[in-house]
Amino acid sequence: MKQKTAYHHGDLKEALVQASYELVSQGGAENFLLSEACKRAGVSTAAPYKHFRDRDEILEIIVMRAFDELADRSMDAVASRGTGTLDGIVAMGKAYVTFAADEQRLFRLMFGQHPKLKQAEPVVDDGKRCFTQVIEQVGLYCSQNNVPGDPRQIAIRLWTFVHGAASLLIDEDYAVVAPDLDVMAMIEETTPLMLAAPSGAG
Amino acid sequence: MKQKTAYHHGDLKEALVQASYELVSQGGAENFLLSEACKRAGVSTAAPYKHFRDRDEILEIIVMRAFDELADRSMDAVASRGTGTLDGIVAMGKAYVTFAADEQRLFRLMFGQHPKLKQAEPVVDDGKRCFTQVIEQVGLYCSQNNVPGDPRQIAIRLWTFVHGAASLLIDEDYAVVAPDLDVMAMIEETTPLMLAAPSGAG
DNA sequence: TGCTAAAGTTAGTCAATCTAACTTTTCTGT
DNA sequence: ACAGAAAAGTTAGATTGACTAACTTTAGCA
Repeated sequence: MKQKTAYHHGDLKEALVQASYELVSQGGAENFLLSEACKRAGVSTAAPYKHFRDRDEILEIIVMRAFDELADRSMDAVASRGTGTLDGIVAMGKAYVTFAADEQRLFRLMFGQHPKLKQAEPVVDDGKRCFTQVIEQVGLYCSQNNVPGDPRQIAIRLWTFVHGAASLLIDEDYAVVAPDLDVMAMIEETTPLMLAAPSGAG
Repeated sequence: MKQKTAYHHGDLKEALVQASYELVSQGGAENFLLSEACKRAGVSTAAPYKHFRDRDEILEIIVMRAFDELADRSMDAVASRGTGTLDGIVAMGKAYVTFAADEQRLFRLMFGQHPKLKQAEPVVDDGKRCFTQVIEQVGLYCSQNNVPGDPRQIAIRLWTFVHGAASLLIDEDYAVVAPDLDVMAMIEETTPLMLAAPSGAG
């Protein structure tokens, strides 16, 4: 860590990432202005290019931090309800939706289509790590409860359902046709159905 | 319809919408340049403002046309498999995913978060009309097969699952953790489970 | 036919990202 | 300790694309 002086910032890189994280979290990646992050960090708009390739590199870093946050929340959810239990798996699903609701803008950036972003290997790895948690928990549940299905298949189904719920919720598509929907109750009800389901799809 | 001359286009409004539809369909709304649509229609970049409020008004029109396309595909799917049948409902789900895959960019524009776009009433109405089809079919199925649940609740669950599948598929999130997944088979398997499920949430 | 409104045009403003060329500070090796 | 290189800033300007203002051409109608 460098010294802080009038001219040199000290740790501009981190300051820019933090300012950008906040801005994206609040206003979304589409509306994120790098120049605004510069203003907050108190530097010129040319300064970031000493630390980042371009605007997209900052977004990559933000996505990775957001995946870390999601992974943490998932782990906490499981930990508080019990490893390999139905309750724990339901809690993970709810944590996913809660994260999406709390961090709508980040969630969209993480799972939306941003080709350059997604090809970045560290981003892919972080995403995998998140999903691996789900497979593990489902695997434990299946073996402990003599469920015959392939945990991987079941995990994909659960993820699909929960991701759909998160997406429709934050994009306000439920609001149009089902404003009174209780999403958490729906997840609680639907999860056991999917855990019991036989697998077969390729 | 006006006459076509060297100076006046004839029906510039429609020409711009069509060019824009193609451009958005191919490159996505984020990358859509109004100036490119102007080039294709052979007019200056100032011309559109005689016909549209701004760039967003063109996007609104595009979304409505895309909903029409989706509604048509849904109806065709049901019609070919039988009204109120399990087969018909599965076909609707597959049609939804197929549409998303065929028209990824449009699908994202339709269901993503674009506050100005979504508040536009004609857009909301078109979306409702699409979902109403699903409720109708599920309602018919339930009454014909003595399924006790609330068709509306069940329809929401089906939509949630199918929408999650479509989103994860086109955003290439499945590709990262389950590149071998057969999405259509998954839908075929999962739909009956959800149709049989008791309702209670929301 | 001649007025008015519709539908174009050109020229120019305004942001925002990114680059080029320059300046200030920090680090390193002897 | 200090000279020179490298790191980390700066200002100024290129570029790009949406949108506006003021003007011009064409169409429709009494």
